[in-house]
Amino acid sequence: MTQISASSENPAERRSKTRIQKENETRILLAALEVFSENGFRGATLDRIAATAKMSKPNLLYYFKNKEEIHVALLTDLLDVWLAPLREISPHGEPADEIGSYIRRKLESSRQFPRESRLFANEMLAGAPHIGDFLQSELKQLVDEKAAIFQGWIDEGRLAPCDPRHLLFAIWSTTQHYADFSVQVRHVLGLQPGDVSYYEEAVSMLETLFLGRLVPPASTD
Amino acid sequence: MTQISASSENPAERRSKTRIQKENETRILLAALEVFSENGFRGATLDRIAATAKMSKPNLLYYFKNKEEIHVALLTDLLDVWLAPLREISPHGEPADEIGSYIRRKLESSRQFPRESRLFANEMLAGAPHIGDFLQSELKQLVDEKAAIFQGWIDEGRLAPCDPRHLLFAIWSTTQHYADFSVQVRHVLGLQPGDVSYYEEAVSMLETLFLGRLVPPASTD
DNA sequence: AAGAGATTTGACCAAACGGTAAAAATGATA
DNA sequence: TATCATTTTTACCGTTTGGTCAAATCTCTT
Repeated sequence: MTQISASSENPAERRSKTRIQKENETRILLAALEVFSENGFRGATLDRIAATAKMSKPNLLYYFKNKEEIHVALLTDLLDVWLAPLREISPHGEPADEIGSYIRRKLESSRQFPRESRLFANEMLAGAPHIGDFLQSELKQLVDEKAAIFQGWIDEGRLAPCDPRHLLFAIWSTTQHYADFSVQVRHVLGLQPGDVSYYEEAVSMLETLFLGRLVPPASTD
Repeated sequence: MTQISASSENPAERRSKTRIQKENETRILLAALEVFSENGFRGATLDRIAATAKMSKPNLLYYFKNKEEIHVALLTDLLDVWLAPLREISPHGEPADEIGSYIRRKLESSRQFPRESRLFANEMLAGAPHIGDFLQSELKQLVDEKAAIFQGWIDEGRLAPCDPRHLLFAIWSTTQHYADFSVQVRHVLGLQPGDVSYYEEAVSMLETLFLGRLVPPASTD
């Protein structure tokens, strides 16, 4: 009798994953992240991903049925990483604390996951063909929610009057810039390719910028 | 990949250009801007550029000898546009005026040339293979020069203490974000594809952010 | 109107591309 | 160790890609 296995054709979707399966999927996704984040979806090739993963192309396609499936897998993982820092913003904290720690979380995310950030940036530049729905629904909803918190603080005079959603844009852009444009940052600062020492200066700059006086002096009533 | 340089084989570089030549080069560069800015260098294809320019591929290659030459032509034009707003910063004006008008110039540039901005962003994400030299020499030099102006203002107490070069990074990222991530901006704000009405809110936000209190109240002595 | 030069096109090429089929090799298990 | 499922490889396919070539057409000048 033949063993009944999970319905899907792809080994990645069987009941339980083999050791080899887990290892290889990790290797592939890591290699794909490298290639997609540098060249975008269209600019990436399966040959390059396979070469980076030190694996033959057919073997790679044994684990993911096509190029797009790899890309989708990466983006799916990415979106959680992307949203996590935003989710943590609480209406109960002090505006300066909440915004300050959000900036630090985003900067830390940029430093730890620069390729993920560039993958996201590439998807945006291409017009978000794969995650347009996510932007319109999940992200928009979360932004509206957090913007309401900011608006509350503004109404209470604890935050300078501004458009909360544009404040978020400003935080996103300044923090992600250090991952997405790291080449430019390094060249302008005269640093070596691998050097990411500028992140400390970045924290300082962004705290000055966003907290220096954007948030009025705390009034403990 | 080769850095920007001028070569000498195609009709584009003969003594004087024909009417047809000028027209077609413009058409090609416009089409190429569209395609390169969306998909990056590797993701763009000559077929798509030719189709967008409503021209046969061999005809396109009659004007530019290969894919790279088109890309280089675009980048060369771009760099002037990119630097122009920065060049205008003067040591003689008031910090608030200079920074404020720089932000407005950069935002205006984002609104007028979003594809150029995305072209630049794509080149950065790919690791700046074509304009690495520019970043290290011309841009770095100009940044150092303008950073010195900022530092002067800081020393005089006319600008909050901060790293001037990171202040520039913050201005670049926030302003370019509206071109590079316009899809995200529109989706989050719930706007239609073509709508760029958010630029007015952007000016307001960024002036609040950078001038609200980053620059101390003017002391007219 | 004719000739010369500029422009355009269709036919083509080799390499790279995304992907498939089937056999061979390996691993797990009894 | 025999067996069976899993994994890997070899050989391949059709399409797309960057680019060439020579012939055909068009444009401008005289």
